[in-house]
Amino acid sequence: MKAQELNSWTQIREELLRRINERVWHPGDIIPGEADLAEEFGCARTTVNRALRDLAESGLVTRRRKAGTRVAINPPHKATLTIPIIREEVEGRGSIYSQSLLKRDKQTLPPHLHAAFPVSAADRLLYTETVHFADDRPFMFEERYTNLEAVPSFEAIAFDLITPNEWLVQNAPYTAGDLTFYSVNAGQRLARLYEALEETPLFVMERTTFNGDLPITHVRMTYGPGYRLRTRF
Amino acid sequence: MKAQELNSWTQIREELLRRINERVWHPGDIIPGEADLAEEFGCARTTVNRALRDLAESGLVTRRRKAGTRVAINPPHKATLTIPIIREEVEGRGSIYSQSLLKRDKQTLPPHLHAAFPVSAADRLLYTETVHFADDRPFMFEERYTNLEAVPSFEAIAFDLITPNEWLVQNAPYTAGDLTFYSVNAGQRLARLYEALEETPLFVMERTTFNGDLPITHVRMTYGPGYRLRTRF
DNA sequence: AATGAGAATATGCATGCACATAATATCGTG
DNA sequence: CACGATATTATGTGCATGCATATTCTCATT
Repeated sequence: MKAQELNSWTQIREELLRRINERVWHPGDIIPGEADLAEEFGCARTTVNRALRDLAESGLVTRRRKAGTRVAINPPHKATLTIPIIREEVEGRGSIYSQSLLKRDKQTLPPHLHAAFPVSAADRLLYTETVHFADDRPFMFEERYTNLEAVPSFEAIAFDLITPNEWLVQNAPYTAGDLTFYSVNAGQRLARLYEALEETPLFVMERTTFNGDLPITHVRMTYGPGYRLRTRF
Repeated sequence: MKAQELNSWTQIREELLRRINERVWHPGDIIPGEADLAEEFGCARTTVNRALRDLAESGLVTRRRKAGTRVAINPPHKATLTIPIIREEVEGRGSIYSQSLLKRDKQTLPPHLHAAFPVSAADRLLYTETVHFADDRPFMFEERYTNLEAVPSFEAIAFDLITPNEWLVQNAPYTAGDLTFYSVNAGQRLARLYEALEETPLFVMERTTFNGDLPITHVRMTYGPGYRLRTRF
C-alpha cells in the first residue's frame, strides 16, 4: 500500500496530517519514532524531522525528547494575526488615507497604564493623539505614549508626512510586545468624532512594544463603529 | 572582532537580528549570501540557512532564489493568536468551569450568516446555545450552527459532559477557518445574563471552520463585560 | 520499599555533500 | 540591436552521519 516513496518533507507532512485527520492515529496516541517513519517512507530521518517540526509548530502534535511524539488532544486554534499599518489597511479598502495630529504633549503616564507600560515616573514621555481618516471620514483614533528615553529623535519629528506609528516601525526596532483587544462604549468625545451615540460599542486594540526591557511605546487604537478585525487560518 | 565562532543556529539568528536592529544592514539592503555568512561564522551553510529561514518566517527578511536575501522594509507586525479552549481558559484563571446547554434545535441558517457560512438552505443544521461559567458566574455565551451533513454523529451527542466545541475539536478535523473580532452592546438578553446594563460593550469572537470546502461549524462567542483578549509577540 | 546512579532512547542539532529550482546574467546568432 | 539559448548563481531541499540533550526506565544499593 505504501509502495511509493515519499521523499519531500511537505509530502510527508501531508501524509502524517492525513493519518491524524482520518484517525489512523487517535488524539493522545503516540506515533512511531522518526527513525521508524523514515524507514517506512524511504527517506532520511532529517526529512521526517522537518515534517514533524512543522506539525508541532502548528500545534497538531506535541513532542518531547525521549517521550516521543503524540497527536495533540485539543489541537489549539492558532491564528497568525497580521497587524497592518493603518495606512495600508485604509488603502487596502480602496479609500484615501489621511491623518491629523490633534495633540502633542509631554505628559506623565496615567496610573492605569503603569502595569502595561513600565516606565519610571521620571522618564520623559511624549503623548500624541492622532485621528486617521478613510475618505475624510474618521476611521481610527489613536492615543500614544512614547518613551523618549528609548527613542530620543522621536521628539524632533513633525508628523505631517509620516504617522507616529510608521516612523516608529521604521526607526525603533522592537524585540517583544503585547497586544490586547477589548470593547468599550464610545463615550462623549468619540461619539462626537464618529457622529454616533455615546453607547455605541467600539473595538479597541492596545499595543505595547519593548526593545529588550526598554519600553518603547504604548498605543490605544479605538476603531470606528462597525469595525471588525478578521483573519484566516 | 568576530573572532568567536557562532555555531548554533539560534546564536546566528540573534547575531543577524542584531545587525538588522542596529542598522548594520539597512531595510531594503541585500545581505551576504548563505555561503559567505557560513564562512564568516565558521559554521555550515545549513546552519545559516536555518537561521535565515526563521527570520524569513517572522517576516524580518525576504528571500528569493538567486536574488538573495533582503532586510524587509516594513516588517509586518505579526502576532500568533492562540485561541484557547474555553474550559482551559477558565481553569487557567483558577476558576471552576461549568457549562449549561440552553437550546438545541434544528434550524435553518439566518440570512445574515449566509456569506460567512456557505451551506445550502437544504442542509441540516444543528443550532446550539451554551453558557459557559467561571465559578458559577457567566463567562461567555456561545451560539453555534453545526453542519450535520459534515458531522452526522454530532446529532447524537449529549452535551452534558463535553461541550460542543470540545467535541468538534476532537472529532471534526478542519483544514481552514476564519476568525472575526468585533464589539457589540449587550442588549436585553445578554444584559440579563451578565447582570449588566443593556449598553454594556461586549467583546465578540466569531469563528467559522471548514474541512476543505465543506463548512463545519459557525460559532459566535460573546464574552462577559470586561473581557480582554491578550497575546504577546 | 525507597532511592539514586546509570543505561537506554527519542528527539534536537550541526556538518558536509549533492542535486533541484528559480531567477538572473551573458553571450552568440540572426 | 533584438532575442533566445545557455551558463551562472543564490536559495531550497534531501541524505548520511555523529553527537547533544532531555527523559524515562532499569536495576542495584541501602
